[in-house]
Amino acid sequence: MLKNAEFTDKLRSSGLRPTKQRLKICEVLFNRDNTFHFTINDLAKNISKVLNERISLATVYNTVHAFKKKGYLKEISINSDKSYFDTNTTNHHHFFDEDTNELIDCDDGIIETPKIKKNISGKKINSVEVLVKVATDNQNQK
Amino acid sequence: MLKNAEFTDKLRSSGLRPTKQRLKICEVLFNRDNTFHFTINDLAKNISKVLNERISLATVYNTVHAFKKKGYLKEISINSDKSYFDTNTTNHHHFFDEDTNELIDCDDGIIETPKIKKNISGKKINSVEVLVKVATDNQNQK
DNA sequence: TCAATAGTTTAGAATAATTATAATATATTA
DNA sequence: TAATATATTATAATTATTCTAAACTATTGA
Repeated sequence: MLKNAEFTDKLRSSGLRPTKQRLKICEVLFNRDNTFHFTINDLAKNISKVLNERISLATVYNTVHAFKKKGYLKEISINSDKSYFDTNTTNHHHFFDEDTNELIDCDDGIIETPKIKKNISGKKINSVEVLVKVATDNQNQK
Repeated sequence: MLKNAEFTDKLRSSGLRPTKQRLKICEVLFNRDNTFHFTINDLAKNISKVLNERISLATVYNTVHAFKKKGYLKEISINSDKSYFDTNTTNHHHFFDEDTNELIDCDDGIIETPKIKKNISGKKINSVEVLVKVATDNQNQK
């Protein structure tokens, strides 16, 4: 359980002012055992539920994007209608459960990161990620 | 170059009425050599340019979704702000050029489809796809 | 310590993408 | 060809996100 002081330092050291709102958002995002996959709306709801306090939606957007830019969050696009963020910023793979729209981190070793035998010329590979879409067997699949 | 009659048959055989609009959209989508990656807006613009005729945007949406449901198109989510569709409906991998926002099909053999060593229990794997994000070397990467 | 300033937050407006509505038109069926 | 089922359309509604500009807060340094 990280303390405010630690978040304060972390924010300041990355050039972000440690405001009340940002610290609260840190609490919600990073004071947890597991990876958190969320949409901005999820997060906003979570904040008002857990902290019993309202933070302007615009601020939640600003903060999430600031955190993403600093590398504390990662954005993941599975389907067009929702943008997910992930507190696990390491290069990793995902399962996406099409029944529940749930995004699940792949544990190390479950999927080997594939080798890219030929890259686009003049470009650098920034990431290689695998997305495995699953659903219950009887479901009509996309 | 497929002819109208062929599209007509194909549509009818999948339970879609071969309307004027759908046939025109088929022409634009499927009468080409290469895979076509597009957003719905791209497609709408393409139609009015190539065919010199306007199809209501709602119809373009309806049609694209109908085609997707029938498996003639595939939806691809790379980043949250845009939803791409792909006329290549086979299981395949992509490069995404972060400089130009261009989506590029991976030729067979460039990337081996990774093995999934352990699946979510009770679920069936519907797809396994790799996305390789690239950018020019000097670019600041995400 | 306090004023100046730079950076943040906020509500609400603006925008953009997509979906819904309901009237009109078209294709299919019998 | 009439009855019906399905599609198309313009427009309205919705939703997610970004913009704006005013009010507020943190930082700096005199």
